[in-house]
Amino acid sequence: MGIRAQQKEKTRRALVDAAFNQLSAERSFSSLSLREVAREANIAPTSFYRHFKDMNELGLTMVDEGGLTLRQMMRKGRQRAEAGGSLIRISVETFMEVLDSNPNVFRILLHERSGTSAPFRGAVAREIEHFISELVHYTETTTNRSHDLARAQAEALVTLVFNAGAAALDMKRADRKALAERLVIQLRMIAKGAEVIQEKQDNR
Amino acid sequence: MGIRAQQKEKTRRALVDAAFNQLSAERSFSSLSLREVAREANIAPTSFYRHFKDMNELGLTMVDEGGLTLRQMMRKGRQRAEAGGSLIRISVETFMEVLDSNPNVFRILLHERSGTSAPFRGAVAREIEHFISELVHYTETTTNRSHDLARAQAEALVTLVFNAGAAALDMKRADRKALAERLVIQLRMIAKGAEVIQEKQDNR
DNA sequence: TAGATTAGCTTACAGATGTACGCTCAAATA
DNA sequence: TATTTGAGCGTACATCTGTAAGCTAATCTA
Repeated sequence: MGIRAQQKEKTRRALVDAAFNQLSAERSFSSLSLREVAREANIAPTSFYRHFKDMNELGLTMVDEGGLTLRQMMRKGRQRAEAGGSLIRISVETFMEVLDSNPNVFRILLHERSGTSAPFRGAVAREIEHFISELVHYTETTTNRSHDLARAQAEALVTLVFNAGAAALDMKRADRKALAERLVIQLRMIAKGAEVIQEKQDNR
Repeated sequence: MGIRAQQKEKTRRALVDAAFNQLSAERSFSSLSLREVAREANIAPTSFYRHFKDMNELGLTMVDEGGLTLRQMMRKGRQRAEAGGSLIRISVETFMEVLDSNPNVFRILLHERSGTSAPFRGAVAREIEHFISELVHYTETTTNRSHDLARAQAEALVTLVFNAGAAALDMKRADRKALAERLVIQLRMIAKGAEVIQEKQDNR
């Protein structure tokens, strides 16, 4: 890569990082201005346009990066789970760890999931869908769940996990621990309940 | 009430209504400006201050109204359920109906629940807490659930319902129907699962 | 009825925002 | 080496924002 392209990439990264760094419980992506981001990245406001068409494009880039983090998390969780132990517990622990080390990546996903920009919502929904369909596949191959039931189950699981994630984001470590415990119980409820419902359907 | 107070109340309502009317899938409360709201309410921007200290105060007022709507909904659901039928199904149906007739009331609740203003998040959390603790009470008196389990169960139920509500807000009628069906199944999973877990704990 | 109160208005201002335009100068290319 | 390209900059502008100050006229109070 030429010197020029290298420098450009560096500035682009600076912009993305600047935006991520400005996210917090009190600051959502949609509340950031182009000028603020440029300021934080130490470039002139107008130079922003050399890298992104507008703030929206920056945001979608960030959502994509968030998706990547999510998928890496899934892989990590799967690996750990293969080593044995409670799948649910291990998944929750992994999720909470990743959440802890990438809070702002989650912030943009969790916030824009219910945000006001349709493209954003779509992008986040797509990332979460990966999660769900992996889970559906896993459930179908390891249990006798019907497809529809597996889907309902997976959606419920993912909903609870992400919701807990949103709540955990701004909690102290101790509260987070309690939250994770309750989440494990709730996930077990769903798993058990789905099992019972499946059995009932089979015996009819 | 004097003429003066009457007129004042009317203008105040106009402001609140103006704000509600400007909410949509593309427009969150936090993206509204004081001037926009005043314009929609047909008053001068500076007259806004005769009624609210700032936009935040208006927003909290709206959340409170939303909470009221929610509680009315609960009451309505309970009445219907007493007439017999599946409690879960009736609750979901009631919820969806209220959602349909007050979309913007829900928008502000669902959006600010994960918004960037702590006071807002707190206010919404308090409203949802009403929901949960009513459900905990109900569960404890009609089943043999332990308190902790009843709480975990109620939280999971409420989480799924609100999440489905957020998804339903911008769906067509047909999709909404399918969503409601799946939600019913998911809620049953939790109810069944909680029951099984309770039994397991009792036999130990 | 005389005086006090106040909802709503107009005017005004400082600050922030997105972005158009044109320049510079280092890097890429021929 | 001579020419082209393009990342980053500074200046500029129209637009929007929240809100301060002070006026008016209708209502309330004594």
